[in-house]
Amino acid sequence: MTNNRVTSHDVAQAAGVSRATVSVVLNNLPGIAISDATRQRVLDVAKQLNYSPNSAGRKLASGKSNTIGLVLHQSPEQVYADAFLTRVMFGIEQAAMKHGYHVLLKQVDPADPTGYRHLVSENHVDGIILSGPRQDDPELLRLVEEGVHIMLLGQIPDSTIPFVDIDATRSAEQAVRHLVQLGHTRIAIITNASLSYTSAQQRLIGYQNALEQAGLTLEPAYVKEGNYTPGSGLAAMNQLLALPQPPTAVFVASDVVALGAMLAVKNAGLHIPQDMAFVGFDDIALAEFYDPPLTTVRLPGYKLGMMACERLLQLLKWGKLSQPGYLFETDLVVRSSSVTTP
Amino acid sequence: MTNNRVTSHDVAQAAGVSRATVSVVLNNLPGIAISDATRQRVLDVAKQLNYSPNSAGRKLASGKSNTIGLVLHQSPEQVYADAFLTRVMFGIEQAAMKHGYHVLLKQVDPADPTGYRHLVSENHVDGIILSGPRQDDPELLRLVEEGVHIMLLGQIPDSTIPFVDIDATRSAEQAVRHLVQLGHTRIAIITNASLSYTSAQQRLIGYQNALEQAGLTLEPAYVKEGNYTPGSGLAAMNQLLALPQPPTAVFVASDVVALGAMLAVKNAGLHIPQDMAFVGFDDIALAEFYDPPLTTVRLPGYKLGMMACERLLQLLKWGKLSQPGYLFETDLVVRSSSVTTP
DNA sequence: ATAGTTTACTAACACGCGTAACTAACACGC
DNA sequence: GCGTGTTAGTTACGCGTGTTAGTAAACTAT
Repeated sequence: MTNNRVTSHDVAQAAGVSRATVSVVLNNLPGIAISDATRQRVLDVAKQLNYSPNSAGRKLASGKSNTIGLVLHQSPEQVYADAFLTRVMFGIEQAAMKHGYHVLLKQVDPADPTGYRHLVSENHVDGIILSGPRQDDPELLRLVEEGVHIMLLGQIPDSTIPFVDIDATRSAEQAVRHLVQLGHTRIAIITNASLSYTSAQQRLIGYQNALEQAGLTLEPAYVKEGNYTPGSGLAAMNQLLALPQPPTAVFVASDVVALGAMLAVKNAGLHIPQDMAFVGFDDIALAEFYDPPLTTVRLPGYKLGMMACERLLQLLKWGKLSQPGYLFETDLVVRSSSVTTP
Repeated sequence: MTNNRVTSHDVAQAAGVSRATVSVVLNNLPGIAISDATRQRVLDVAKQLNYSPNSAGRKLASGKSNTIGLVLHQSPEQVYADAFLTRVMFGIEQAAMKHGYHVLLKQVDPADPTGYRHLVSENHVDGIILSGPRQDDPELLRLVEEGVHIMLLGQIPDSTIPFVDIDATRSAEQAVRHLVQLGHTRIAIITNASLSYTSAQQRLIGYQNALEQAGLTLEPAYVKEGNYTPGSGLAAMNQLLALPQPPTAVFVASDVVALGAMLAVKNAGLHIPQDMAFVGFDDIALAEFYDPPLTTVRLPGYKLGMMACERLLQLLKWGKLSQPGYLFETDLVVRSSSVTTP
């Protein structure tokens, strides 16, 4: 490794000023007068020498790391299936870069909670974006109590921790209402994940709301749990098909799970949407190109990531947010898995 | 933010020793004798006070950041479609964590090369894993010349930069050979990306090799380019179907693109694999659950990521690697898109 | 008993930067 | 001539850690 790194001392020497002056100029420190001439000279020399301040030195002196931690608190399977998360990450990265922040990635398997505490105790990051928060996460609560700045991707019920999320309940409600409006009365749901996940709960509630609004009664046998995988959708759908009175439409709260469920229907020799209508959730890239193309709820992943980051940075700057949470609206994209094309 | 951070000074005071002793004990510095009694006392106190060394201070003193940069040098579309990358990232993260390293994420849009140079010039990272290297990347060459430690995910032809990759050529060869063995003589290819990408070139070469070995001549009209999206597969397949003499089998060098191509075949009223056989590449989660399930090449994404990280850390430690590159073998997963199920 | 060696630690500097406190020169009003 | 500002910087300290050189005591060896 080249060891001739340029320091502010080098710049000072080359510009014929003190090191402090360099620091003042480059950080635009107000309250200290520097003539335009020297100011420009310092800037020129810095550029010419290709100076960039050492992050460690800066961090040590200022106490700020200019880095946020992105903690992925979900199992690998969950993430693999989830192209959504990639979008979110890109949004976060873009927003962070815009403000001169870096993003430190940290995966934490929920099954093996070695924790992410040290990220902040080592002063590696100024704040944390936590994806996949669980309400039974003791570490999270402790960190919040200690005053660590955290932004959740997703929600924890009955908590005041700031978050950014999609309005999952309303989105699910909208999706199921679409099926109701098509005349379906026997509508099942396959959740995206175990109901211990808030996101799964919310989507189920949206389903319930839509049924209630339509005057339909909830049939417990029509509620099945998925677990992020196509295989779980396949299995759940087979159970639904085996019912004495199978549904005529299914809301699957995850596209990936939905594709598995649709395969089950095809395997049974039935047709989509004539025999079984489908609405998914996520709008993954393949939804549009499945056979038949999948009606689904499009999530603004990129925007969600950007907003999460922007809000965390606001929190870091001002210590407070005007409102704790922010919910994104979603769009229902209607394709031929729910309506027969003309 | 709580400001009562514990420093090594606090630990020293509480243990009744000097700060230097604390540092020596916690870092297991050899060559300096510390009695077992004090050694244990320091360790106990450190644990009790929940001490964790400030990363900035450590970084400044040692010159090592214990952080590697993961630079994603590819367009968002490319990544969105690519669940493979998520696996790789997880592998990298796991390996890094195992060795006490952190991973800094940095997305660089190839179209807007603001660069990732500052990552290392600011001394933020000790080394870089670069995903999606392009041979026309001037910044990459400059960094390598400056002695920055870089590990490529993928290859650059005729270069000595260390890399980890899958053996794409042999994998593609294997995939096409499978089609040959099924008796196909008119075999087309749809690439995963523009041929300016090395990965696309390699897969094309594998295709050519397999044809040559089988004594088949390459038909230029049978070579089409995809661009990571299902839509590109759909379009390419439509062109192939419109040929006077369409192929009877297609090797699509990306599962996502393949699913689009298969949709085109279905739209044309043809059957898979009777009228058109398919082999994909990647083994995405959905490949197994498509209709029909897609024969494809399974890539060891997680292992690839781990290996990339391990090798970079070796490079950081010893400055040299025994061999510059490492290639992973792949598995062909045969499903019913290429062979009719009995 | 004394010189030499080992043991157990500490003092002190360096890393690169931010910034509060200080200085030195000069201008101005009276 | 003198106090009061203003301008244009500089000095000096602190951030928390790693590490080398050094020291004081205890323990040999003769």
